Amino acid sequence: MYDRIKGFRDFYPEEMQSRRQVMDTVEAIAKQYGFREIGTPALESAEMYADKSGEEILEELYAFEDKGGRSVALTPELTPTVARMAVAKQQELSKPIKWVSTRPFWRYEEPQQGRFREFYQTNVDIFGSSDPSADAEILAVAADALTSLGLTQDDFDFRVSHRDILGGLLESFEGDIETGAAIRAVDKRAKVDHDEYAELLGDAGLSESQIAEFDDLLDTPEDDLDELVAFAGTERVESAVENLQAVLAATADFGVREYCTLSLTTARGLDYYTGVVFECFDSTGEVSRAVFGGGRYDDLIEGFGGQPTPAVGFAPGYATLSLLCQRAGVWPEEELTTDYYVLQVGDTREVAADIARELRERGHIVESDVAGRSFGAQLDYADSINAETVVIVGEQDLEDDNVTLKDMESGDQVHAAVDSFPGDHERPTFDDFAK
RNA sequence: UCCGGGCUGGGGUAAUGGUAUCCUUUGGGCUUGUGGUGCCCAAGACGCGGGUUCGAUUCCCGCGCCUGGACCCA
Repeated sequence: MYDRIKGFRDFYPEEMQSRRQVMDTVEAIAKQYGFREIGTPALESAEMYADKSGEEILEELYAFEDKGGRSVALTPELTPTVARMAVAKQQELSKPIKWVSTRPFWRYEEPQQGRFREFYQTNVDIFGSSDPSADAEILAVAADALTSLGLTQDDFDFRVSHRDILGGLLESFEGDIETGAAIRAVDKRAKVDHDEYAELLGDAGLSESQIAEFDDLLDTPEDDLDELVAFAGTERVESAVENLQAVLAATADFGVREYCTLSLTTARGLDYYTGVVFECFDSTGEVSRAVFGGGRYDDLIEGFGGQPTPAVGFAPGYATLSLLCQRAGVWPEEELTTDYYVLQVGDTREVAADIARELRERGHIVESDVAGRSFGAQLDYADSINAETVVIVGEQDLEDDNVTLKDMESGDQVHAAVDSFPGDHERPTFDDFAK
């Protein structure tokens, strides 16, 4: 017996079926918006991550030297890869570039709730548009994906913020302030107690009165965003506020405004975000962390050696998304489904195989005996795979040119002429042959 | 990397310083023709290593894994 590697998971058929359904739903929505699926490598140059996030990041990666002496890493996220891909073909790709991808990622971290060393994400990104419609479309895809999973406004909430508003406000304060540290402090506001939060802001260079003032500003309601402009008096804050308002207005046109709440205290930890950022939260707060997040990262492509290219995207991870769905009671049943089990009694394989083939041609899930089992054992098995209908192909029935249809839920049975089964029926059941 | 809780057949449990209970599960059978209720047979466990002891699943130590949290969340 070998053990599973820590932080990695096996998915058996029942659970996998539910996961597949959820991932397909999310991807289908993105594809309806014209996001095109891409395929990407599991390994990238370790340097790509070190350059973007610093050498320390390698500690949290599966990074190693391959047999050719290259320093490589299992991809911990998709953004650098898609940035690389966009840069490589920036001339020939028509803009905006809209890509979607679902696949595993790996990080060498301590597993905990909603976090594993191997995890699956769907990345949805738009490159080449700085228009607020692009930001809003990302929010719309995210909202549509969640609602098509059966989630409602009562289940989740997109907390929308803007990096430039935070940065711009901080910039307008007197003194030597570390913007990055201050933004990270804001990101922690809901998580730590107030004193600790104030201390973090203090460390970032804000005075006590500035901390109070800044904190007040973060609570500015949506209708009073102009007050922020007046406070800062800078063009940066003014255009950031305008941009945020334009994005929110666009989400209204796209029919997803109701899922978005202004929340200036939402910052996202990442340094590379530049404009609108948002995080999806479980409305009840039972999922203790953000379910997923996204935002605008206009400078990243240029940082990867490309021409300046605006970008916005989001990336739901299925570990937290499944927690949200389960909490809301919309996680798909983890139960196998089978349309037909074709049961053989005696030497009836040929007829049974014919019937099974015809049913499969109609698109159904059909199983038959491949283990030489007895009648009872076959019925047992049919029950265990939740077969809806069992087609009994037995020597006795065949003498009268019949097969028997058994509805597994009720146990009712009816004869059907073997010549007319499945015949013209697309999905024949007990009811179609019962008088 | 750090902190807390945990670890007995595949799953859930019981007891115990002298190798383990019950339920469930899995496979087979109860005239190769009736499952989801029965019966019979079979399979299957003390996470790993060390220590104490005549003897450790039990007590002690270390490690591993699971779980929750911190850090981090790119």
